[in-house]
Order: sequence, then structure tokens, then C-alpha cells
Amino acid sequence: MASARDAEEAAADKPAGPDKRRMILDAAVVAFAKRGFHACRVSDIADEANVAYGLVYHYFRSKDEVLDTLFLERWNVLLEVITEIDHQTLPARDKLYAIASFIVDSYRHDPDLMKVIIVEVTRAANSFGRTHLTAIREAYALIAGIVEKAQADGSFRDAVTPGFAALAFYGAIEQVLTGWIFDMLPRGDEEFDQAKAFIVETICGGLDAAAIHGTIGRPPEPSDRMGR
Amino acid sequence: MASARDAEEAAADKPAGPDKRRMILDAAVVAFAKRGFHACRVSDIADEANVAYGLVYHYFRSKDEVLDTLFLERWNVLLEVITEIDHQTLPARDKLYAIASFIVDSYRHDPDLMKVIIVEVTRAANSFGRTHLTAIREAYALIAGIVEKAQADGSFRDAVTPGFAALAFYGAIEQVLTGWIFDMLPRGDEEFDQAKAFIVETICGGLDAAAIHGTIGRPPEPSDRMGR
DNA sequence: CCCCGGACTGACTGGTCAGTCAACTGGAGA
DNA sequence: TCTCCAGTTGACTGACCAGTCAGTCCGGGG
Repeated sequence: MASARDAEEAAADKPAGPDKRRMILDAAVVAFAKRGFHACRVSDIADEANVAYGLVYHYFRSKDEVLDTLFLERWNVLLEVITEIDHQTLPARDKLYAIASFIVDSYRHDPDLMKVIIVEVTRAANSFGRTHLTAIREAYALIAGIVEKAQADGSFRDAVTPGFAALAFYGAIEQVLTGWIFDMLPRGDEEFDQAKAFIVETICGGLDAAAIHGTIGRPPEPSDRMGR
Repeated sequence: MASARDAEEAAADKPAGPDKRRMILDAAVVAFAKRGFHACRVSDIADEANVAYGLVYHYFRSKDEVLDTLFLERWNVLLEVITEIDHQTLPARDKLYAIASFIVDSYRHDPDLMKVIIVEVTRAANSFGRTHLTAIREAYALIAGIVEKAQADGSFRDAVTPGFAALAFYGAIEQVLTGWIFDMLPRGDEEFDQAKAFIVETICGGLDAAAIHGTIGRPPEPSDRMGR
């Protein structure tokens, strides 16, 4: 991950080379997380990084590019990790657990970064979400692939399509992170680990006490309430 | 729902009384959906409503108040509907289906409104999401209550807490809507109805082919990958 | 007939920022 | 010593836009 940076630092022989670009990126995470991308001024980033305003524009073409960089840097790691997990020989359920685990741990490790990624990109349908749609879809496709294989070998039933299962799985994860981001859910090592288990349990095990697996229950009559 | 408006119109005896306030609200939905709240200018709303700029400020104190109104108007309906569903004597699974159904149908009926509510409020941790947190939590609490009762009477197993199940359930719904909002998922009457069934099936029935319900599977060893 | 007040209009103001740029610094090489 | 230039600085500009306000229009009551 940080190998390029390590090499550069070693070559430059600076004990704790400031690496202003990195400082700006890290400061941007804090600033974006605190006030949100729109409300955050470029001067907030510069201040947080203890760096002159103009330097941000030395390293990045625009405020947008700072967020893009932050997102892609991390999302590519996620994509790599999922791919790697998928290549292991593991029950699908364990693969999903490993993925949930990685994402939850990412939040535990750097809540601000994950908050920014989720709130400003992954869920921002009118701005960055659109521009990074391809990368986001890739994650879904990877998860769907895991489900599909499990359905093929019979370890998952095929009551729902793989794409749909991927959506629900990732949706549950993001919703839990959102719960933490909004301070709706208690945070703590115990809660984080419990969340991983609960996510997988909910999506894989289901809620029904007597699940007659294999047959999809025909939907009950729909409610007719339609407002507005 | 629109009874207050009907009464007003009847009293005023206007054949198609413009009701500019409503026109502004409806125009705002279109404008916010198209460009997002931040990128949308107040003049966009006024233009869309065929109304003078200043009139927006005659009916609303600020641009924010327009969104607040839009959100609360609809969210209160949702809260009412969930409460009503909960009061019926129905298996928990059917209650959840009715809720999913109502939300999906809300999207079917007015995709722009739901897009605005989800993107600009429900998932906006730094702006409106915070200010409407109480209302949002209410919906979770209602859903959690349904799960809790089902666990008490034994129709749902208690491998996960009610609050967590509510989170996953609502998260799955929102993620599906997000899929439509992002144009990641095909839209159509068939897809909408399938989605309702899939959401409930995923959350209630689970993915595992051989779910040994009643015992919570101990988590497999976690992945140690930790990046950044 | 006039007055009042609510509905309505849109030009204008004040403040806010993203992005620019001219200037400065310090170290490496000639 | 003198370039040179990447890295660095922060004052400044130009655009944009939420919100204001002075004023018009019109219907109803006196």
C-alpha cells in the first residue's frame, strides 16, 4: 500500500519527511468528515494540514480531485481485498463474513475516512456517486459472484438473484456504518465484532424461526395505502 | 392526505386553483432530484414552478425549509402507515412485506420525491439527516418493535437484536431504491414487485441452504488485512 | 370610489469561496 | 557564487447565489 511512499522517503533520507501531499489528504479526511464536502472550504483543509492555501492547488487540480483521490485510494484496496477473499477456498458464508469484517474494521481503524467515502461518494447520487459508479458496481459484482457460486454448489439457496443478495448484504453493512456515523448505534470493539456476526447472520441465516428453505413464500396481499 | 387542500379549494371555489405553494413544493422535488439540493438554485425551483423567484420566500423562510417540508410531509405518512400495519393482526413477515411494499410503491409512484428524501435527508449525515434524526429513528423503532414481538412469540428467532434486524431490513430497502436511483437496477412493475418479495425473503428467509436455526454460528477466524 | 392587505414580482445586495498568480525560499548542481 | 526550479505562500478576483425589498396587482369591504 504505502510502498511508493516508503521508497520515496528512504531515497530522500528524511526522518519524518512531511510529505505535504499526504498531509493534505489526511487533513481533507478530517475536514470533510467534520463538516461535509460542500460545507468544507479549501481553507479548512489547508488549515487542518498546517499548510498554505495555495499548496492544495499545487498537488491537486481541484477540491473535487482531493475527494476523488481519497475515495479511489481506499476503494481500490477494498476491491483487492474482496478479490483476494474470493480466491480463497472458504464457504461462501465465511467469505461474506471476511468482507463484512474488513469493512467494519476499516471503519474502526479510520471512521472519518469511511464516513467521507460513504456519505460523500457511495451514497451521493447527484455528485461523486455518479462519477464513481463503475468502481462501486465492481464491488457489487464481486460479492454477487460469491453468492452465485454458492448457489451453484448448493450451499446457498437460489430464492433471490445473486445481484440482489449482494445489494442487500452491502446495504446492511452500509446501514450499520451509517448507524455509527449518525451516532444512532453504540460504538466499541465489542459492538464492532457483534455487528460483523449480526450482518452475516441476518443475511445468511434469516429471521424466520421455521424457514422452509427451498420454496419462496408467495407474497401476501399488498397494502393498498398510497399517499401524496 | 390532500383533504386540507381539497377543502380549501372547494371553499375558494376556484376550478383549478393554482395553489402556488403546492406548485413550488412539487417543482422543488423535480429540481432537487435533477441536480441535488446543493447544486439546485432557488431560481431553478421558481422556474420549474413557473413562479417568480420571490414567491418562494413568500411561502418558505428559506431553501432549507422547502426540503424540510417535503421530507416531513412524506415521512409522517410513512410513520403512520407503519404504525397502522403494526396494529393489524398479521404474521411479522407479512408486516415487513407490507412495509417494504409501501416504500417500494412510494418510489414507483413518485421516484423523484423518494430520491430527494433518501439522498438529501435520510443518508445525508452532515446536513438534513442530522436535523431529522429523531423522525428517522422513529421508523427504526417501529420496525424493531415488530421484530421484537415476533421474537417474543417465537415466530422469529432471536439470533440478532430487534434494532439490528430493523437496520438491516430498512438498509436493504434503501439500497434497492438507491440501485434504481443510480440506474444500476432495471425499473418496471415486475421489478418493483420482485424487489418487495426479495427484500423480505432475504431478510426473513436468509441465504443459507441448510440454516440450522436456533444456534448462532460462531464467527470464523477474521481476516487480518488492515490497510491504509 | 378608495383603501387595505395578501399575493406576487424580479432586480439587487452582501457574503462566500474556488481557483489564480506573482512572489518568496532553500537546496542542488554548475 | 550564481542559477534554477520544485515547493511553498496567501492576497486577490470573479462568479455565483441565498435572501431582501421596494414596488405592482387585484379583490373585497367600507
